[in-house]
Amino acid sequence: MRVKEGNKEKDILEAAIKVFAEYGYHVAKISKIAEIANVATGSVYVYFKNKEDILLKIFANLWSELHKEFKLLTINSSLSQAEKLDGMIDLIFDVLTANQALAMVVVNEQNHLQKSNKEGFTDFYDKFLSIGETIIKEGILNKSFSADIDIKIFKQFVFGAIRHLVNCWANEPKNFPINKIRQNVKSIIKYGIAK
Amino acid sequence: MRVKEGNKEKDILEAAIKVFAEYGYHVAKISKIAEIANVATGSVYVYFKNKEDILLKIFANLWSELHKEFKLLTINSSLSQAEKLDGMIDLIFDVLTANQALAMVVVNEQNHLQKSNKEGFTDFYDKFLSIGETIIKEGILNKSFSADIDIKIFKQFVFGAIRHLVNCWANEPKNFPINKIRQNVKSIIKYGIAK
DNA sequence: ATTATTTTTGAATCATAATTCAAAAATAAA
DNA sequence: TTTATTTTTGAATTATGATTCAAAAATAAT
Repeated sequence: MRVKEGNKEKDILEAAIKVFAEYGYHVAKISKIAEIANVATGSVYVYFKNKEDILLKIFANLWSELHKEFKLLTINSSLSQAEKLDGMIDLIFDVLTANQALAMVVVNEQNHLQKSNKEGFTDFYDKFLSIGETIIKEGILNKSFSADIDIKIFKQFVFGAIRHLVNCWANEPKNFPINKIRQNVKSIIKYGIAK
Repeated sequence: MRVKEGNKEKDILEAAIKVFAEYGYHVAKISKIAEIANVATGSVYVYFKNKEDILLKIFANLWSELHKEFKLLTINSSLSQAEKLDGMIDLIFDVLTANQALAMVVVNEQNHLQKSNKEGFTDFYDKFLSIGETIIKEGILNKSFSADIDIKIFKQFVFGAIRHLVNCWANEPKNFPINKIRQNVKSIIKYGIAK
């Protein structure tokens, strides 16, 4: 018998994140991913069904991690809704900014997967967004958030703004310092730009 | 001599917008674009250098139109900065929602072009964003906008939120009525979610 | 009508890269 | 060691679709 050496699946996944980030999903080549992972091209197909399967697993890992942490946040009843909203934003920033390449992939390839609409993917994504929804609803109920805001729209508003800003940071970290982004996002969401 | 019949360049451009919107730039086939435009595959190459050139022209047309209108808005000195900001948002919504397919292309393929970084493209895009910047700066100067906001971040914040919401609308117009989006966006930007 | 010129065509070419698979290498068990 | 089994390899296959180009069609001029 022979036993698998190292953790090639993990190596390939990490390489894929880098390569997808640099070239974008469609331009990224399997051979390049294999090269970065220090693995033969053929090995990629031992661990993954095909190219799309790799992207799918990248997202599944991310959503599942975020979802787990969000769950913890929501059940912490000592926090106000505003604090929970801040906490959610912090979590997203923490996870995405811990890995610049992952951030770029998430931000840019989301749409591709939504189109091909694989199971497994939308599952996590939907759960993830619905937790945000719960927080806003509670906030409106106890009058700490304005009732004029449409929850579905607000949710996507925040998601879109963060998505785009994280992309700005990933492309030009110097011009878009992440902590400044984080602080501005929280402030604009809470108070807007009016003085 | 023979003269060109109809306006094939326009037909191809319009077909390309539809096809890019439906499949995404990379999955879209030139042969499909030709089919929708009622033109032979080869004709596409009479009017455009290659596939990317088509995408480039789609964006160039859009930015140039928006830029023109924005210019008018900024020099209208009878408007307050808050009104100008509202006006900008309205213009973006007007242009994008007039053509659902165009909206999807703009929202999803922006990144692709920014990577290949063709001249002509970034030119318009930069001018476009810098007008927004001017409005915000004036607003801060005359104390109608908060000075705590970083202009560069705010600009991208708004752009990202709108970009994502327009995509939501283009995908599910029923669930994301455009006027509701427009009104919510303006309100969140001005006052935030706090009550 | 005939000719000259331009536009249009779409099948053939070419390039690229995803995927496969038979052979080689590595390890464990005997 | 030798054998059996599993992992790894990477060149060959295959699929796809962008791009080309020689021929056909259309029109204007003569």
